[in-house]
Amino acid sequence: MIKNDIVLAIEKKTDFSGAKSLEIVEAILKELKAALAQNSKVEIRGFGSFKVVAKKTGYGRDIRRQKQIHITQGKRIKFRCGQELKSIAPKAD
Amino acid sequence: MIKNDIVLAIEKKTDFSGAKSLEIVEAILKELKAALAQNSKVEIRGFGSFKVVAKKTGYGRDIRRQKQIHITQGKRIKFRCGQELKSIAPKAD
DNA sequence: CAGAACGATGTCATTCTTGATCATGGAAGC
DNA sequence: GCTTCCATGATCAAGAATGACATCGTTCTG
Repeated sequence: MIKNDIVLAIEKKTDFSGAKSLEIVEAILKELKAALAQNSKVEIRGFGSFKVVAKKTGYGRDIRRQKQIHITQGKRIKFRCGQELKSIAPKAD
Repeated sequence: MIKNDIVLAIEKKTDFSGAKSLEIVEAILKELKAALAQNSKVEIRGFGSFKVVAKKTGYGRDIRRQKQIHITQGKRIKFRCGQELKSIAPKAD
């Protein structure tokens, strides 16, 4: 599924045009990004929650040179799925 | 940020009522859950991608009993943030 | 179509994972 | 709008799994 699929889904659910659906999706994404940018945790009950955590993984690895790279800066956005999302994932392949 | 914040954001961006905005948000969430339920990978360029991976961590740990718990069933929904999301998270707090 | 982001690989360190419980807060009901 | 209900979060511990950088190919986006 890509962004366009979500847009199409909104089109089907509502009676909006594809353009309008698209701007709605982008608006939501913008809101999410803005929220995460200010270190806010995004929590949607029944779906999941995004949380920005400081990345302490101060060790990268350059496979081409087999050398370690020191990294300490950066953050990571963790997404934890809620109970309803745990319910899905039917067959473990 | 909670679900209501997203709903309010749609209200501001569009001219829909809060109820309509809410159903749009829920429709999107439903689509995402449905996509993940069928093992589909959800990829949103510039935001991030959800991927359903089989959980191989067949060992949990009950600290209260100091005993290992065998788990093999289950899946996990991994979210990897895209480049635009990496750009955010300004100060590492 | 063109451009740019995304995925995977490899090694090693770091983080995550499960599980149950208490408290907090999101969500829904009145 | 306020209150209630129930999901969510943190924790401890040990083991397993993932992440990160760099590059190329592929796919998504406009």
